[in-house]
Amino acid sequence: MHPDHPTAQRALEAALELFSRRGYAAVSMGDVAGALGIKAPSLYKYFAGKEELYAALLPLLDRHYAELWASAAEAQSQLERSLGPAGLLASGQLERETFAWFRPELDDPQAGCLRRLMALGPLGPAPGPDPDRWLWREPLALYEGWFQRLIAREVLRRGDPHVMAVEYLAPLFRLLAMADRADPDALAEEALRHIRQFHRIFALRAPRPAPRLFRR
Amino acid sequence: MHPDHPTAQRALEAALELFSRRGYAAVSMGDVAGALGIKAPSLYKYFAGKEELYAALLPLLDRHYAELWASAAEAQSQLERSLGPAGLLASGQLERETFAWFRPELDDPQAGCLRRLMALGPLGPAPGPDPDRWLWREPLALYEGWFQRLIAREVLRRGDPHVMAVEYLAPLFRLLAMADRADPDALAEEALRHIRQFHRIFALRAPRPAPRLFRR
DNA sequence: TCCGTTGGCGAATGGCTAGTAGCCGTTCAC
DNA sequence: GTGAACGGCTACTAGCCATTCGCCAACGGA
Repeated sequence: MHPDHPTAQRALEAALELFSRRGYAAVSMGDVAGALGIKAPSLYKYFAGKEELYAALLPLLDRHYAELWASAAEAQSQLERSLGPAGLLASGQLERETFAWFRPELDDPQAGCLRRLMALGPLGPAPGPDPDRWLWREPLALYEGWFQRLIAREVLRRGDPHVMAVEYLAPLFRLLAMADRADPDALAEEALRHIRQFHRIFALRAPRPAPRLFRR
Repeated sequence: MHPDHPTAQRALEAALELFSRRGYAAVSMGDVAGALGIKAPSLYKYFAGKEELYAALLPLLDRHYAELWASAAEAQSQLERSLGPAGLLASGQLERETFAWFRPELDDPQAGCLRRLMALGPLGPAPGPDPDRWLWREPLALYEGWFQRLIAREVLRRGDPHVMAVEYLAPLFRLLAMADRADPDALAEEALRHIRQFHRIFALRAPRPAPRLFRR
């Protein structure tokens, strides 16, 4: 009756949408109930109060982002394995790795709600999940380590892996933040331009044959 | 008595701080008044209502960002003039140009409030100023044009100026967004690492003397 | 000295909101 | 069949909030 009842699930979806769009304080229990076609008191059958309703959303955030970066890590090691012992990095490989998490995150409306809710940060009654962790520490550590390994294997050009990770991820996060106002395909297209430029800059190319000093 | 009275000014400062930190709906007129040491009814001597108080903050945002990007444009053309006809770009010059607007924006607490208020976006009663414009369209157009000119003058390496501008600005904006939770000097230090890496990648160096094929 | 203005106050009003209590039709296990 | 649990409702309370009103103390010019 409490947590997994279908009505409770629908209430969670509606609450996520409303809280993320208007903020905790500006959403009344009546608003949430109205989105389900019921009246406010009925919500109290499923949640002890407004704060509990909000609190029930927070684990969704942690779970979503934990899975997101797990999928990114998976795509990374898959790419790494496919490189072989002394591989070159193709632009399409880098794109495939990133789009493995970026494109679903860009298209999923629920992911957009979770992102907005995260961005609202400390506006709710509870502190909420840590944007610094999920949007920076975790993904930065992931990409920093990955770039470091790719540099060590001479797949990428030498550079500060931390700065590289920031410069790689920050433009992508900017596009995600625009996802509810812009065409996803246009955003994906711009992500592609960014990824390609990053590749052009940092990917090592096949060593040129040593120049012959004399022709023929 | 209405707009420029000292008490009205203090009310605007307090409202900016409170609205930006807790959001419009969660701040009461009593909260704002309390921050000035007066009671709620007195606020109505200066503002017709809560919405007018909020609305009075919006021009501050437009003005602040208009001045911000104007100062960036000024620093850019100053750097451009100092390059001379066929100049090389020193890392310190790029840093000086950027820090002309970045460092004040990083340190000024009022700028931080304005940034948070802008980030709250459409949570207030009025639509508010456009974050896409002030945080992306304006600065991107500025840096895009600048990079384009620097590429044309062979100061910067060839590349997509739009992507370059995004890759230059997005990491800086990330640091600004962290400004109320982190040490400003540490953030400035990281900005510096970013600027230096960007310079290392994109700045053209003096053409090396042609390699001699035989030593001595 | 006196009177208008300024800048504040407490009290009252009306609306909205979270949360409670109790009622009622439906379903379903027994 | 029937009774209990389910899932919804209406009605109600208490409290907060924006806003209004009328009052008052201080001040400053005539």
